[in-house]
Amino acid sequence: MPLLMVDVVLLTLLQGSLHVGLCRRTNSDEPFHDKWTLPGGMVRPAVDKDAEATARRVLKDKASVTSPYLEQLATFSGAKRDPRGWSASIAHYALVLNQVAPEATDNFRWVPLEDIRALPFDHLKILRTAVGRLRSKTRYSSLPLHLAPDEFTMTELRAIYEQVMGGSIPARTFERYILQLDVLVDTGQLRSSGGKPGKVFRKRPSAKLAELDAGLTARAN
Amino acid sequence: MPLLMVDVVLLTLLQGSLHVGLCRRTNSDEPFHDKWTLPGGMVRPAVDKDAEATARRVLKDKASVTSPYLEQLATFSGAKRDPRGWSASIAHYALVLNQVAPEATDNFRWVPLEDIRALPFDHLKILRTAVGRLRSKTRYSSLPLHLAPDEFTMTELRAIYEQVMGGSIPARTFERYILQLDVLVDTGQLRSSGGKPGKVFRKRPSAKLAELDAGLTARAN
DNA sequence: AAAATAGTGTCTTTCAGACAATATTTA
DNA sequence: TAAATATTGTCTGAAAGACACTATTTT
Repeated sequence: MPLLMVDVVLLTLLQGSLHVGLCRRTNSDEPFHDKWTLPGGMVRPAVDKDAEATARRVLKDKASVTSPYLEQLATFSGAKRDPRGWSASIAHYALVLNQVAPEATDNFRWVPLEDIRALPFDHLKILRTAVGRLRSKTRYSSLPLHLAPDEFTMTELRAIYEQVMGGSIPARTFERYILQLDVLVDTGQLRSSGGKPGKVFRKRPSAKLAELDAGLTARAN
Repeated sequence: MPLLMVDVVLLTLLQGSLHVGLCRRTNSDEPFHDKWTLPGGMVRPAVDKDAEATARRVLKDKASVTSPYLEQLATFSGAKRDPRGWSASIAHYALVLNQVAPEATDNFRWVPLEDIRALPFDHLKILRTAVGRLRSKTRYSSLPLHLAPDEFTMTELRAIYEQVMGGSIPARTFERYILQLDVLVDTGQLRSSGGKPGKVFRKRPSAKLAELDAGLTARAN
């Protein structure tokens, strides 16, 4: 019988750059014990309604993350990816706000994306696929909003997008793009960071966002 | 232990419209016996290198399809999708050329997409996801080329794209788009279908195509 | 010649990006 | 006031779609 598990690429923005949440494998975890890997775990049919539920359980147990943006990525399978035998991992990726992101503990920590050179199993491949997917979806959705705090200026939000995309974005282009998406609400406030103050925006209520997302999916997916 | 299986959405173009390949469940298949479903089967760790191998085996055994374009779609999982218990299906989709498409048999047949109202399990959901994915990828790749014969005119290829997208495409726009993708080779031949003959094109050799695809994936995926 | 189909020229609209100009803060 | 940052105006170029016009077949 093949092993069925879920691994999660947990991403957040810390100190202005993308970080991945990694867990230390405890002694009872046979292969790669004490190594840092993506949070993951076996599917437990008696406990988990479906694979997404497994992902949420894993995030809660291993990273204390409770309600992230969570989406299925792809399934990585084969005889060789895990020394324990033929396995399939239904990989997911999750985005959390840095204000909500958990502190580092003995068994959990955030690592800057660019510091990661290798990971056990095929986790590096999974990580790269997740970042690729995030960047791809960023072009036609408002995914990076899940990495943004409650309130932000246009410049701050643009900085988030730039981190996600790994490159600079012309301010004019970004402003036109994001406003036309109709996902922001102008709070009327202003906030300065050393020069002319910028308008403070807020995310549109999530109900409305989900609705927009659904429309997008229907068209783009 | 959860069941791990693979289901495949097998698509081709017949009589100018998209058709799905369905298999009749034999008597030994417990639930829904004698019903028509997507070709699928259990993962066999001793036989299959990975889930894609399972998909190829299933296609060969149940639909006599040998070398289709094949890609992973998503994994559908949960306690309720299969009456036999908690299961996960690593769904794939495949495209075959109608010249290569198998004949109908007692246990296999092609059904026009628009005739499908219901399917056992969650196969209708899987089918819809596959068609959505195909349409989405058609916008920025040359996927429908896998549904085209060796040689074709611009108009014929456009008709294929229109079937896939489910709507008409301006001829001028299509021609510019496909030529700029650089996936076609002009054979120098002409072929008439009742009026001015059109140039006959051929797909670029697959090595070159794979290269282009890789570039696309790196960017878009 | 007429009908049918293919291919080209070109205009308009749209949108991204460049960049200059203006506006409003803090130091 | 100078420096920093935010916002707006507007030009240019690329690409999509509309559409008319030309080209080359079959009947």
